[in-house]
Amino acid sequence: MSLPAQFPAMNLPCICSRVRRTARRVSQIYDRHLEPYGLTISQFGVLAQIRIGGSPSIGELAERIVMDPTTLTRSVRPLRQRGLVVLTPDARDRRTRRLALTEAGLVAFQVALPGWAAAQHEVSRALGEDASKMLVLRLDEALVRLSPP
Amino acid sequence: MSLPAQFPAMNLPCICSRVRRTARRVSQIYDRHLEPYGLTISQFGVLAQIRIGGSPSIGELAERIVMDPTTLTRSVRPLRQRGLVVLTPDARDRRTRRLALTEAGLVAFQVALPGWAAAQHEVSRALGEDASKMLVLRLDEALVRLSPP
DNA sequence: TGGACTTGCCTGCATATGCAGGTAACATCC
DNA sequence: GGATGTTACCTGCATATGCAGGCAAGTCCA
Repeated sequence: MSLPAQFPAMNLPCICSRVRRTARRVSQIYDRHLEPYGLTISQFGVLAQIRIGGSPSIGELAERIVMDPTTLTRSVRPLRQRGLVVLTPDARDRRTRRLALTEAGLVAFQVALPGWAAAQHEVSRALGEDASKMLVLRLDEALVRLSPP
Repeated sequence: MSLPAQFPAMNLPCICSRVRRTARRVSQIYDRHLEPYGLTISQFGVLAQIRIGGSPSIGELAERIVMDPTTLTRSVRPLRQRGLVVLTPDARDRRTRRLALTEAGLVAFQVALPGWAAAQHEVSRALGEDASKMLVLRLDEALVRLSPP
Protein backbone atom coordinates (compact mmCIF):
# COMPACT_ATOMS: atom_id res chain seq x y z
CA MET A 1 0.00 0.00 0.00
CA SER A 2 2.50 2.57 1.18
CA LEU A 3 5.19 2.95 3.84
CA PRO A 4 7.73 0.74 2.12
CA ALA A 5 11.02 2.26 3.18
CA GLN A 6 10.28 2.74 6.84
CA PHE A 7 8.94 -0.75 7.35
CA PRO A 8 11.48 -3.31 6.22
CA ALA A 9 9.42 -6.21 7.55
CA MET A 10 6.17 -4.84 6.21
CA ASN A 11 5.21 -6.39 2.94
CA LEU A 12 1.59 -6.11 4.00
CA PRO A 13 -0.22 -3.39 5.92
CA CYS A 14 -1.02 -4.15 9.54
CA ILE A 15 -3.81 -6.67 9.73
CA CYS A 16 -4.50 -5.88 13.36
CA SER A 17 -5.15 -2.21 12.82
CA ARG A 18 -7.64 -3.02 10.05
CA VAL A 19 -9.57 -5.49 12.13
CA ARG A 20 -9.65 -3.21 15.16
CA ARG A 21 -10.70 -0.19 13.18
CA THR A 22 -13.51 -2.05 11.55
CA ALA A 23 -14.60 -3.43 14.89
CA ARG A 24 -14.71 0.06 16.36
CA ARG A 25 -16.73 1.44 13.49
CA VAL A 26 -19.15 -1.45 13.30
CA SER A 27 -19.63 -1.53 17.06
CA GLN A 28 -20.40 2.16 16.98
CA ILE A 29 -23.19 1.61 14.47
CA TYR A 30 -24.75 -1.20 16.47
CA ASP A 31 -24.38 0.71 19.70
CA ARG A 32 -26.16 3.71 18.25
CA HIS A 33 -29.07 1.62 17.08
CA LEU A 34 -29.32 -0.12 20.44
CA GLU A 35 -28.81 2.97 22.57
CA PRO A 36 -32.55 3.80 22.75
CA TYR A 37 -33.08 0.40 24.34
CA GLY A 38 -30.40 0.91 26.96
CA LEU A 39 -28.16 -1.88 25.72
CA THR A 40 -24.75 -2.04 24.11
CA ILE A 41 -24.09 -4.51 21.35
CA SER A 42 -21.94 -6.45 23.77
CA GLN A 43 -24.76 -6.71 26.28
CA PHE A 44 -27.30 -7.54 23.60
CA GLY A 45 -25.02 -10.30 22.38
CA VAL A 46 -24.73 -11.77 25.85
CA LEU A 47 -28.51 -11.77 26.25
CA ALA A 48 -28.92 -13.41 22.84
CA GLN A 49 -26.37 -16.09 23.61
CA ILE A 50 -27.88 -16.92 26.97
CA ARG A 51 -31.28 -17.10 25.33
CA ILE A 52 -30.33 -19.62 22.69
CA GLY A 53 -27.80 -21.42 24.82
CA GLY A 54 -29.86 -22.82 27.66
CA SER A 55 -28.20 -21.68 30.88
CA PRO A 56 -24.54 -21.81 29.94
CA SER A 57 -21.85 -21.36 32.55
CA ILE A 58 -19.50 -18.39 32.42
CA GLY A 59 -16.75 -20.57 31.04
CA GLU A 60 -18.90 -22.26 28.42
CA LEU A 61 -20.29 -19.00 27.16
CA ALA A 62 -16.89 -17.34 27.17
CA GLU A 63 -15.50 -20.13 25.03
CA ARG A 64 -18.44 -20.05 22.67
CA ILE A 65 -18.16 -16.35 21.99
CA VAL A 66 -14.35 -16.38 22.09
CA MET A 67 -14.03 -13.99 24.97
CA ASP A 68 -11.94 -14.05 28.11
CA PRO A 69 -14.02 -15.41 31.02
CA THR A 70 -13.03 -12.49 33.19
CA THR A 71 -14.30 -10.08 30.60
CA LEU A 72 -17.57 -11.96 30.40
CA THR A 73 -17.90 -11.90 34.18
CA ARG A 74 -17.72 -8.14 34.08
CA SER A 75 -19.99 -7.81 31.06
CA VAL A 76 -22.62 -9.76 32.93
CA ARG A 77 -22.44 -7.64 36.05
CA PRO A 78 -24.44 -4.63 34.82
CA LEU A 79 -27.01 -7.01 33.38
CA ARG A 80 -27.35 -8.69 36.76
CA GLN A 81 -27.63 -5.37 38.52
CA ARG A 82 -30.46 -4.42 36.20
CA GLY A 83 -32.20 -7.72 36.83
CA LEU A 84 -31.96 -8.95 33.25
CA VAL A 85 -29.82 -11.95 34.07
CA VAL A 86 -29.36 -14.25 37.04
CA LEU A 87 -26.26 -16.23 37.90
CA THR A 88 -26.99 -19.25 40.05
CA PRO A 89 -24.61 -21.95 41.30
CA ASP A 90 -24.96 -25.27 39.57
CA ALA A 91 -26.56 -27.91 41.77
CA ARG A 92 -24.10 -30.63 40.84
CA ASP A 93 -20.93 -28.55 40.85
CA ARG A 94 -21.08 -25.52 43.06
CA ARG A 95 -18.01 -24.02 41.43
CA THR A 96 -19.84 -23.39 38.18
CA ARG A 97 -22.46 -20.69 38.02
CA ARG A 98 -25.11 -20.85 35.34
CA LEU A 99 -26.46 -17.87 33.48
CA ALA A 100 -30.15 -17.45 32.79
CA LEU A 101 -32.41 -14.74 31.46
CA THR A 102 -35.02 -13.32 33.76
CA GLU A 103 -38.44 -12.45 32.40
CA ALA A 104 -37.29 -8.84 32.24
CA GLY A 105 -34.16 -9.95 30.41
CA LEU A 106 -36.15 -11.80 27.79
CA VAL A 107 -38.41 -8.81 27.30
CA ALA A 108 -35.46 -6.44 27.06
CA PHE A 109 -33.92 -8.66 24.40
CA GLN A 110 -37.09 -8.90 22.37
CA VAL A 111 -37.75 -5.18 22.62
CA ALA A 112 -34.21 -4.37 21.46
CA LEU A 113 -34.20 -6.88 18.62
CA PRO A 114 -35.48 -4.38 16.03
CA GLY A 115 -32.57 -2.12 16.98
CA TRP A 116 -30.13 -4.91 16.30
CA ALA A 117 -31.87 -5.72 13.03
CA ALA A 118 -31.69 -2.11 11.94
CA ALA A 119 -27.97 -1.98 12.65
CA GLN A 120 -27.39 -5.28 10.88
CA HIS A 121 -29.35 -3.98 7.93
CA GLU A 122 -27.45 -0.72 7.81
CA VAL A 123 -24.10 -2.45 7.85
CA SER A 124 -24.95 -5.21 5.40
CA ARG A 125 -26.53 -2.66 3.10
CA ALA A 126 -23.45 -0.45 3.23
CA LEU A 127 -21.17 -3.36 2.48
CA GLY A 128 -23.49 -5.03 0.01
CA GLU A 129 -25.30 -8.26 0.73
CA ASP A 130 -22.80 -10.52 -0.98
CA ALA A 131 -19.80 -8.78 0.48
CA SER A 132 -21.34 -9.04 3.93
CA LYS A 133 -21.86 -12.74 3.65
CA MET A 134 -18.38 -13.17 2.29
CA LEU A 135 -16.90 -11.09 5.08
CA VAL A 136 -18.67 -13.11 7.75
CA LEU A 137 -17.49 -16.34 6.17
CA ARG A 138 -13.93 -15.12 5.96
CA LEU A 139 -13.95 -13.92 9.55
CA ASP A 140 -15.38 -17.20 10.79
CA GLU A 141 -12.72 -19.07 8.88
CA ALA A 142 -10.03 -16.73 10.13
CA LEU A 143 -11.13 -17.27 13.70
CA VAL A 144 -10.82 -21.00 13.37
CA ARG A 145 -7.34 -20.70 11.92
CA LEU A 146 -6.29 -18.26 14.61
CA SER A 147 -7.61 -20.33 17.49
CA PRO A 148 -4.97 -21.46 19.93
CA PRO A 149 -4.13 -25.18 19.80
CA MET B 1 -26.56 -20.60 9.36
CA SER B 2 -28.58 -21.45 12.45
CA LEU B 3 -31.00 -19.80 14.86
CA PRO B 4 -33.76 -19.35 12.32
CA ALA B 5 -36.89 -19.51 14.42
CA GLN B 6 -35.78 -17.25 17.22
CA PHE B 7 -34.43 -14.54 14.95
CA PRO B 8 -37.08 -13.44 12.51
CA ALA B 9 -35.00 -10.54 11.28
CA MET B 10 -31.82 -12.57 11.04
CA ASN B 11 -31.13 -13.80 7.58
CA LEU B 12 -27.43 -13.38 8.24
CA PRO B 13 -25.43 -14.02 11.40
CA CYS B 14 -24.36 -10.97 13.37
CA ILE B 15 -21.63 -9.13 11.52
CA CYS B 16 -20.65 -7.17 14.59
CA SER B 17 -19.93 -10.18 16.75
CA ARG B 18 -17.69 -11.63 14.05
CA VAL B 19 -15.67 -8.48 13.62
CA ARG B 20 -15.31 -7.96 17.36
CA ARG B 21 -14.31 -11.54 18.01
CA THR B 22 -11.69 -11.43 15.34
CA ALA B 23 -10.40 -8.14 16.65
CA ARG B 24 -10.06 -9.60 20.15
CA ARG B 25 -8.23 -12.65 18.92
CA VAL B 26 -5.92 -10.80 16.57
CA SER B 27 -5.16 -8.12 19.14
CA GLN B 28 -4.28 -10.81 21.61
CA ILE B 29 -1.71 -12.27 19.24
CA TYR B 30 -0.10 -8.92 18.56
CA ASP B 31 -0.15 -7.99 22.22
CA ARG B 32 1.61 -11.20 23.17
CA HIS B 33 4.35 -10.62 20.66
CA LEU B 34 4.79 -7.03 21.78
CA GLU B 35 4.56 -7.72 25.50
CA PRO B 36 8.32 -8.30 25.94
CA TYR B 37 8.85 -4.78 24.62
CA GLY B 38 6.40 -3.20 27.04
CA LEU B 39 3.99 -2.03 24.37
CA THR B 40 0.46 -2.93 23.39
CA ILE B 41 -0.47 -3.10 19.73
CA SER B 42 -2.50 0.04 20.24
CA GLN B 43 0.48 1.90 21.63
CA PHE B 44 2.79 0.52 18.96
CA GLY B 45 0.31 1.70 16.35
CA VAL B 46 0.26 5.18 17.77
CA LEU B 47 4.05 5.36 17.76
CA ALA B 48 4.14 4.09 14.18
CA GLN B 49 1.59 6.62 13.03
CA ILE B 50 3.31 9.53 14.70
CA ARG B 51 6.56 8.40 13.14
CA ILE B 52 5.32 8.36 9.60
CA GLY B 53 2.90 11.22 10.03
CA GLY B 54 5.11 14.16 10.86
CA SER B 55 3.76 15.66 14.08
CA PRO B 56 0.03 15.22 13.61
CA SER B 57 -2.41 16.81 15.99
CA ILE B 58 -4.66 14.67 18.17
CA GLY B 59 -7.58 15.33 15.88
CA GLU B 60 -5.68 14.63 12.66
CA LEU B 61 -4.28 11.37 13.95
CA ALA B 62 -7.62 10.29 15.39
CA GLU B 63 -9.26 10.82 12.03
CA ARG B 64 -6.50 9.03 10.17
CA ILE B 65 -6.71 5.93 12.30
CA VAL B 66 -10.50 6.15 12.64
CA MET B 67 -10.52 6.49 16.39
CA ASP B 68 -12.37 8.78 18.73
CA PRO B 69 -10.12 11.72 19.66
CA THR B 70 -10.86 11.21 23.34
CA THR B 71 -9.68 7.63 23.11
CA LEU B 72 -6.52 8.74 21.39
CA THR B 73 -5.91 11.35 24.08
CA ARG B 74 -5.97 8.61 26.67
CA SER B 75 -3.91 6.20 24.60
CA VAL B 76 -1.23 8.82 24.34
CA ARG B 77 -1.12 9.51 28.05
CA PRO B 78 0.90 6.46 29.15
CA LEU B 79 3.26 7.05 26.25
CA ARG B 80 3.80 10.61 27.43
CA GLN B 81 4.33 9.48 30.99
CA ARG B 82 6.99 7.09 29.80
CA GLY B 83 8.67 9.82 27.80
CA LEU B 84 8.12 8.19 24.42
CA VAL B 85 5.95 10.96 23.05
CA VAL B 86 5.64 14.69 23.55
CA LEU B 87 2.56 16.81 23.01
CA THR B 88 3.34 20.44 22.35
CA PRO B 89 0.96 23.29 21.53
CA ASP B 90 1.05 24.44 17.94
CA ALA B 91 2.69 27.83 17.50
CA ARG B 92 0.07 29.15 15.10
CA ASP B 93 -3.03 27.77 16.81
CA ARG B 94 -2.61 27.19 20.48
CA ARG B 95 -5.71 25.02 20.63
CA THR B 96 -4.08 22.24 18.65
CA ARG B 97 -1.37 20.16 20.26
CA ARG B 98 1.06 18.31 18.06
CA LEU B 99 2.36 14.83 18.74
CA ALA B 100 6.00 13.96 18.25
CA LEU B 101 8.24 11.02 19.06
CA THR B 102 11.07 11.55 21.47
CA GLU B 103 14.40 9.89 20.87
CA ALA B 104 13.35 7.23 23.38
CA GLY B 105 10.07 6.82 21.54
CA LEU B 106 11.78 6.23 18.24
CA VAL B 107 14.10 3.70 19.84
CA ALA B 108 11.21 1.92 21.55
CA PHE B 109 9.41 1.68 18.24
CA GLN B 110 12.40 0.33 16.39
CA VAL B 111 13.20 -2.16 19.12
CA ALA B 112 9.60 -3.45 19.14
CA LEU B 113 9.30 -3.65 15.37
CA PRO B 114 10.46 -7.28 15.21
CA GLY B 115 7.70 -8.15 17.68
CA TRP B 116 5.13 -6.56 15.43
CA ALA B 117 6.59 -8.33 12.42
CA ALA B 118 6.46 -11.68 14.19
CA ALA B 119 2.80 -11.16 15.06
CA GLN B 120 1.98 -10.04 11.55
CA HIS B 121 3.78 -13.08 10.23
CA GLU B 122 1.96 -15.44 12.57
CA VAL B 123 -1.43 -14.08 11.63
CA SER B 124 -0.85 -13.86 7.91
CA ARG B 125 0.63 -17.33 7.95
CA ALA B 126 -2.38 -18.72 9.83
CA LEU B 127 -4.79 -17.10 7.41
CA GLY B 128 -2.70 -17.73 4.33
CA GLU B 129 -0.95 -14.99 2.41
CA ASP B 130 -3.63 -14.52 -0.19
CA ALA B 131 -6.47 -14.63 2.30
CA SER B 132 -4.68 -12.07 4.45
CA LYS B 133 -4.29 -9.65 1.60
CA MET B 134 -7.89 -10.20 0.60
CA LEU B 135 -9.08 -9.65 4.15
CA VAL B 136 -7.18 -6.41 4.48
CA LEU B 137 -8.57 -5.20 1.18
CA ARG B 138 -12.11 -6.09 2.17
CA LEU B 139 -11.76 -4.42 5.55
CA ASP B 140 -10.35 -1.27 4.00
CA GLU B 141 -13.21 -1.20 1.55
CA ALA B 142 -15.72 -1.91 4.29
CA LEU B 143 -14.37 0.95 6.35
CA VAL B 144 -14.82 3.40 3.49
CA ARG B 145 -18.38 2.26 2.95
CA LEU B 146 -19.15 2.47 6.65
CA SER B 147 -17.69 5.92 7.13
CA PRO B 148 -20.18 8.54 8.25
CA PRO B 149 -21.09 11.14 5.61
C1' DT C 1 -14.16 45.94 20.31
C1' DG C 2 -17.42 42.74 21.88
C1' DG C 3 -20.85 39.16 21.47
C1' DA C 4 -21.93 34.70 18.97
C1' DC C 5 -20.40 30.84 16.97
C1' DT C 6 -16.87 27.23 15.92
C1' DT C 7 -13.04 24.30 16.85
C1' DG C 8 -9.66 21.36 19.42
C1' DC C 9 -8.91 19.16 23.26
C1' DC C 10 -9.81 17.39 27.81
C1' DT C 11 -12.32 15.18 31.95
C1' DG C 12 -16.22 12.42 34.03
C1' DC C 13 -18.82 8.46 33.36
C1' DA C 14 -19.69 3.83 31.98
C1' DT C 15 -18.44 -0.20 29.77
C1' DA C 16 -14.83 -3.45 27.33
C1' DT C 17 -10.63 -6.15 27.42
C1' DG C 18 -7.18 -9.44 29.13
C1' DC C 19 -3.41 -10.98 32.40
C1' DA C 20 -1.77 -12.29 37.04
C1' DG C 21 -3.02 -14.02 40.99
C1' DG C 22 -6.29 -15.40 44.58
C1' DT C 23 -10.18 -18.50 46.63
C1' DA C 24 -13.44 -22.09 46.87
C1' DA C 25 -15.03 -26.49 45.24
C1' DC C 26 -14.04 -30.69 43.25
C1' DA C 27 -11.06 -34.93 42.03
C1' DT C 28 -7.29 -38.19 43.01
C1' DC C 29 -4.04 -40.75 45.15
C1' DC C 30 -2.01 -42.51 49.32
C1' DG D 1 -9.54 -38.99 55.58
C1' DG D 2 -5.90 -35.79 54.26
C1' DA D 3 -2.28 -33.88 51.08
C1' DT D 4 -2.02 -32.65 46.21
C1' DG D 5 -3.52 -31.05 42.07
C1' DT D 6 -7.14 -29.26 39.00
C1' DT D 7 -11.04 -26.47 37.78
C1' DA D 8 -14.29 -22.45 37.73
C1' DC D 9 -14.73 -18.22 38.96
C1' DC D 10 -13.54 -13.71 40.78
C1' DT D 11 -10.81 -9.29 41.97
C1' DG D 12 -6.85 -5.97 41.22
C1' DC D 13 -4.41 -3.71 37.77
C1' DA D 14 -3.79 -1.43 33.46
C1' DT D 15 -5.33 -0.05 29.16
C1' DA D 16 -9.18 0.64 25.41
C1' DT D 17 -13.44 2.72 23.88
C1' DG D 18 -16.89 6.35 23.06
C1' DC D 19 -20.45 9.86 24.53
C1' DA D 20 -21.78 14.11 26.97
C1' DG D 21 -20.28 18.08 28.44
C1' DG D 22 -16.86 21.69 29.70
C1' DC D 23 -13.04 25.02 28.79
C1' DA D 24 -10.05 27.74 26.11
C1' DA D 25 -8.59 29.56 21.71
C1' DG D 26 -9.84 31.17 17.37
C1' DT D 27 -13.13 33.29 13.78
C1' DC D 28 -16.74 36.27 12.19
C1' DC D 29 -19.61 40.02 12.03
C1' DA D 30 -21.85 44.24 13.47
